[in-house]
Amino acid sequence: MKKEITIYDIAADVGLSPTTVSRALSNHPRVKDVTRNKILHAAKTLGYQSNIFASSLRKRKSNSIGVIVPKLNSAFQSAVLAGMEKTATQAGYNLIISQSMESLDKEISNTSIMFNSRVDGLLVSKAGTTDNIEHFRPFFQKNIPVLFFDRVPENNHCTGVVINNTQAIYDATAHLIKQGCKRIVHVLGNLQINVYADRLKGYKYALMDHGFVFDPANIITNELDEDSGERIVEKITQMKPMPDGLLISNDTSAASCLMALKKKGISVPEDIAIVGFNNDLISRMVEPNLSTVHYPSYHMGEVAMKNLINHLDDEHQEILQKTNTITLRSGLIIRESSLRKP
Amino acid sequence: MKKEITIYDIAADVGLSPTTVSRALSNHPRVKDVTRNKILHAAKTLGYQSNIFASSLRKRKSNSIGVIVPKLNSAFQSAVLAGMEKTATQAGYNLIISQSMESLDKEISNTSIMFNSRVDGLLVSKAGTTDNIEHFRPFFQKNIPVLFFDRVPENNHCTGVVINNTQAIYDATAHLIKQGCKRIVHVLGNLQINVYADRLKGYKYALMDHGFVFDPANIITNELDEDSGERIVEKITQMKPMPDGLLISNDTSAASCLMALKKKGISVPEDIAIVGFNNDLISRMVEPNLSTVHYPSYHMGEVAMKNLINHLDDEHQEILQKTNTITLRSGLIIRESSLRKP
DNA sequence: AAATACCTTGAAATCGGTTGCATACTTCTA
DNA sequence: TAGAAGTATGCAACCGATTTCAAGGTATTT
Repeated sequence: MKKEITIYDIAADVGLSPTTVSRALSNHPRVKDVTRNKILHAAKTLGYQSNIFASSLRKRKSNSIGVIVPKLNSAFQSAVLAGMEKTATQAGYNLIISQSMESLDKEISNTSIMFNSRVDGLLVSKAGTTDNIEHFRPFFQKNIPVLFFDRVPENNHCTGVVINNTQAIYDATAHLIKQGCKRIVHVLGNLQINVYADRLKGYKYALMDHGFVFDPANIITNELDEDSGERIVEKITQMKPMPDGLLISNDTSAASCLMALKKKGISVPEDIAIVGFNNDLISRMVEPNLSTVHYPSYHMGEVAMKNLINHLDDEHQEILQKTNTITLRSGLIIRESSLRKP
Repeated sequence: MKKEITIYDIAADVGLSPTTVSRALSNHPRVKDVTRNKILHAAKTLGYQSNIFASSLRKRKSNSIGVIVPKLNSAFQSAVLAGMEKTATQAGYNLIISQSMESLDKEISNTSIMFNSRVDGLLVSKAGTTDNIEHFRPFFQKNIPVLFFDRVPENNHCTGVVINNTQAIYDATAHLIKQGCKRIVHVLGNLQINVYADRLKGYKYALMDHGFVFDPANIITNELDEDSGERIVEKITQMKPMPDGLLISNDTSAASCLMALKKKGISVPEDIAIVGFNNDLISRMVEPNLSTVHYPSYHMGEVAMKNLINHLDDEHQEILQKTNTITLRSGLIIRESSLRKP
């Protein structure tokens, strides 16, 4: 193993102390310009590479941010991560990413790994089964900022970046009602997750405000994956009378339903109007194009990261810490799948 | 700032030396069971957290793997990353992820950051404009394994994990010919990238083997994004005679073309047969379903990561280093978009 | 009982950068 | 020109875990 070049080698080379070399390399103002240049030059010549372990050890700072998502393999999450990466890199932070696979156990284990990796901050979108945030306690105790996005815990005293899910589905429901739908079925995921619980509220409120009665039979909770369409359509077709509106909590599932409906000869939007969620690529590619709710995923990544990093820079993090929720703008996008000609 | 608990505190607590504590905590066999338990218990009681900086500094090992992808925000990449994450986590490695945004400059900068972060190994899928691998030299010099996947450099002396792009497109082309296509247009991305260069070969070989003459006019290089369809179809419809087969190097673009064709009243597969690439979700959701080439993305992530980690564990890494290319199985999936009834 | 082998533990040096405090050297002011 | 104020540099003590070498202790063998 070749020997590493250290600041001591540089110091010896230029005839100065390691202290000065360290200062010069980290742009400390109290070093003469001539000296700094001499040191920088020597560093380059010798092929010096700073040892972040030593630096982190001394500074007690890793310069990296941890991110825990339920699943990497999703259009939404990868857009969020793209936004996070951009922002983190700009600010000089590394991104350590892991996925909880929707499992609380794995989330706990990931959290612990992140903690031991001494990330300077943590960004989390909860796993579906996570019903408490005990496992983040080590972070809270050490005052390491934890920020949630999209899926945030219930009684949180951490900042969360979200959209207004209630409003989004309220609008979508109202839209379907305006299109003449009388029996609207809402398909969503695990109701332990705030995202879906909030949407359910929006659905109920909208019904109420428009003089409809909420019927629990019109709620379907389901995996919202690629194969969910068959299962959902199966249920729907057995309802009597059959629903004429479908509000599905993600576009993949909505597209899947669309296919299953077509296969059964049920036409969209005439027999059933459909609204999806997320404004994924797929919503623009299926036929008819899916009405959906625009979710600012990339932007959410940027905002969450920027906010976390501000917490780090700011001395008064406790103050920011106790702030609230950042709500991003989302919005209903109306396309053919829910548009009935008058 | 509360004081950190160190192995010295534990040592003092149980009346042993830091050496023994260190050994006990890292499961060194030469510690009596009784002693080990006493130490483990004390560690838990005191709330000890190992300091990886100190550990990494001493061991010269970060226990993390760097990954550089062109874009995080892609169905293919996120599947690859999911596979990598799973494998890395299982093996006890962290994942540091960054994106080059298809820019050589950013790839260089990311590489340098990864190097300074002292990742134990690096996984890279090249940016489109990357035409040399000079910037990885620091890794080569320090004998830190670098492994490429999907997009690998030309004259590489690193292991690469790929699929047989030539064969894949050969098969797709042969399939279209068998379906009666006479004028097949091939749409692909930047030909500097091995992936597309290889596919072009496959296309040419297949034409040749079936008695067709290759015509450069039938090659379209294009961004393969969501909006590419309009542009591509525009070009196609101006060709005389119009092509009757379309081979598009990713499903997003293929789906986009499909939509644009429909809008023009050109029917698929009757007027033009289409084959996409990747077997993305979208290929199964558009109408008609897209024929495509299955790309084992998740699996590629697993294999690439597993291989890299093996390099790390193995003492004889130079030997492995000089091995070759790992080719994963891909395969043509025939669906309606290219299936002409006899 | 003495010699040998094995098991368990410890002292001290190391990994390399940072920083509080001290000192030497300039420059400016009265 | 003495003294004050400011600037540039250095000393040495960290930050904590790991590891080499050595030593003390126990068990086994002859």
